[in-house]
Amino acid sequence: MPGVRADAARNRQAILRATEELLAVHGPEHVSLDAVAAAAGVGKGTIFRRFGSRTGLFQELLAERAARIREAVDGVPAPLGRGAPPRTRLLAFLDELAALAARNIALIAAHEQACASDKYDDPTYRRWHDHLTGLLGQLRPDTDTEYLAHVLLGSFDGDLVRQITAHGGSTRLRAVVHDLATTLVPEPGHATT
Amino acid sequence: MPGVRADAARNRQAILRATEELLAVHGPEHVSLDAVAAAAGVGKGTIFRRFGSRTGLFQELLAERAARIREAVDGVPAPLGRGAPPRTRLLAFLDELAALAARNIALIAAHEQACASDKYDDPTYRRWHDHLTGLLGQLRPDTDTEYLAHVLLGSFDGDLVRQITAHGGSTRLRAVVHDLATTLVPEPGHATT
DNA sequence: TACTATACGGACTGACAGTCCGATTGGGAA
DNA sequence: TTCCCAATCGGACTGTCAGTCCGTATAGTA
Repeated sequence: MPGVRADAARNRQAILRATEELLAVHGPEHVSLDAVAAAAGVGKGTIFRRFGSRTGLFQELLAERAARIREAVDGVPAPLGRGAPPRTRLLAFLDELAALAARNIALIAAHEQACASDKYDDPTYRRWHDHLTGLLGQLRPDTDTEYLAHVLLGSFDGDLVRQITAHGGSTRLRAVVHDLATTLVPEPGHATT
Repeated sequence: MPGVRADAARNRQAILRATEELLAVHGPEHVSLDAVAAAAGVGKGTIFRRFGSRTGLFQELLAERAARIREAVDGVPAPLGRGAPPRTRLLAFLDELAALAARNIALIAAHEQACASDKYDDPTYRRWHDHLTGLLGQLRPDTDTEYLAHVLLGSFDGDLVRQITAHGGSTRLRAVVHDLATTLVPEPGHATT
């Protein structure tokens, strides 16, 4: 990172950490940027200079948490990477997302609220949606893949994740997502070429 | 409605109509209660006395729009009522919801935003979810019907409806919901694997 | 007409996202 | 090591909005 001052980088991290901490302690609803600034030991202006807006802050936090999955998907190794067959990739990808969502309920909820009614403009969401649409195009070319991808991602809606994991934990969420996916994308041999 | 004063009833209607109008004109995001009060020719206090909160206002508006469907579902006549077989009822119900959603995108979006992170506490949503869960219990007793019902209702998320109807109108939404439903609930006779 | 429970309205409060600008400081140049 | 300034900081300030409060007005009744 040439040209990035040390204090800028330090504050950036402090803000992200503080946000995570406040999310964990208070509900996702009750994290104001004033509170984040105070907790990070930083002025409010700094948050806006770094992240642009409340929305930007939560988008970056989500992107950070999703980075590992992104790299695996962009790489080659199975089951997530380009080296695996589409159905395997799809199931593995959804499973990763389910685990991620279960682990980060508060962040998901806050992110959703912050992106309110622009959900589809979020870079991370778009990436996920594009990936799913691509895979579905290979597996179910007969359907409206764009729509199907949105519905599948709907499985990771904050409220839904909270509801499902409340009774059954992440295990139930992963199982239930897997069931849905296998219903929508039948085993190879039974259907599409 | 015994004991309800005439001015109270009149104002109630004025507020609901003003809200609809502002929703239609400005985006769902940009309807403040001050604006509603002004448009309805009413004090702000009156809105809160009648509806309790912003959330309550939009919940009642949605309930009003959904009343026709509710009555049909609670009644007997096919295809929505108890007189029809479950699969017919399910498909007809989802089709009605799709039509309703397409017709009321702005309201759906505003309602979602107002209920933010308490979506599942909304009486209308609960009613829909209970109904779907019941039908799915008859059709797919092998699955997590509660989850499946939420996913199906996810099809009427404001952003998704906007995205889908933007290219293809309500026709596309209805078709796509129908496809999804028939995939999840196979025709009788073919049964589950 | 008089009377009172009910409803009205809009000023007021508190919270919060986002802006602005004078004060501060990191880090390269001399 | 010292100097300097562009990059960065902080927090006071603004505008907006949901929700509250209470003095005033009125519908409906006797």
